[in-house]
Amino acid sequence: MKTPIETPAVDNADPSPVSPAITFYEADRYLPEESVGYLMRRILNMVSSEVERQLEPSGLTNAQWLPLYKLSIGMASTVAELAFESQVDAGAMTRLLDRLEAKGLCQRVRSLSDRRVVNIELTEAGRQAAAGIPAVLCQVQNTHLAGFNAEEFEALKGFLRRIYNNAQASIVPPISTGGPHEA
Amino acid sequence: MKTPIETPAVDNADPSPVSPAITFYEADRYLPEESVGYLMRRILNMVSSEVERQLEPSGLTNAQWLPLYKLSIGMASTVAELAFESQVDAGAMTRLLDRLEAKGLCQRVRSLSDRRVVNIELTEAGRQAAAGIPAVLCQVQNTHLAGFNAEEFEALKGFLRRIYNNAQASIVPPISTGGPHEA
DNA sequence: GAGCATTAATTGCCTAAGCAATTAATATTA
DNA sequence: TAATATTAATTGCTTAGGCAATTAATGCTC
Repeated sequence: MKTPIETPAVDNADPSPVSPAITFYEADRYLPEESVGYLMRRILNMVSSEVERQLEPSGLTNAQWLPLYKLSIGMASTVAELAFESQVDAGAMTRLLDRLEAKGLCQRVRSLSDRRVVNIELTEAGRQAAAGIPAVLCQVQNTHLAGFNAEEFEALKGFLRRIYNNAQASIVPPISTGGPHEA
Repeated sequence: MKTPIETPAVDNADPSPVSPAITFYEADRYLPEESVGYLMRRILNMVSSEVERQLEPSGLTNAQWLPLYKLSIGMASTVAELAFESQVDAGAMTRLLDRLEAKGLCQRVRSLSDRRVVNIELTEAGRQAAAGIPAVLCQVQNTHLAGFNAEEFEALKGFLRRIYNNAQASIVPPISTGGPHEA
């Protein structure tokens, strides 16, 4: 059924920015549970729930520790910044902050210089909760990397960075500066 | 204020099942964006949204393609089996199936032999949608592995499997056969 | 400076996952 | 067989994310 025309408008048919020399997976003999993606998903699920379990005393969920941490190290202070840093929609961040505020971990303060902006400030409880985050992240990751030596660790990070770069390269930019067509 | 008693019931203080010889991450110099966990999360997000984008014509979301695929290859046919195979709560699966059924991709059929059980059957549209899944998964993963040679690919999978095994080893079994106490 | 565009945050509507309780059917056991 | 336990699926409640409007404030431009 495969016509010689291969996927019209999308970037599928691109001559590829990084030439996929080897075809690792083929549709007719594909087993998801053996794939890299499947493994990574399983790992992340287990890591996430372990982090959440260890953070439970501080009342932080898996979605909440990252913005709280970013606040604590001064990497973000507004809703938009937190949303960007946490790779999350601004609407989702608004509601997440509602919950953090309800727990007494932070509070909203309208900016005086630009009254559209809401600055988020940690409470004392928020600072204390945030202080415990790095230790948990380190402990969990070290545990999961048990048995790795330094070279293997570096090799793994190198592989992941290459995949990450491939992923970024294959993204179709949503707002292309060149195309005046899409409304 | 830290008493010499270090974390009473949890496994934090365990002498560790797999001896973490090297400490890769330390709390006082931890940068999340350089960590393995962060990289994996970013990668999975991008991979997932790319898969969802390519599956869009068939109307399948990122949460839906796995159960539909499992159905199509006969690896699961009941709600419980689908939930288990998809690593998801049974309640979540019930509602996910509501949505798949609403899209006309599957239908519920009460089992005659055991009337508690609901068998899920693919419709013709469901079969067609499922048929396209492996190709998308393969294409996306191959693209993200562009530039890898066979040895690197195997090394990566080996690393991931080791992390996966570490994760499983560090899980506290929820229903321990030894404890007759929790109701 | 008035009108228009942009920006920040919020809100509504959807999909989605976890947990706990509930209901119905089947198994077990006394 | 009658009482009890277990199992399968569902439903309510919560957290959570994406997308599209909406509102309010600020910038830009004529």
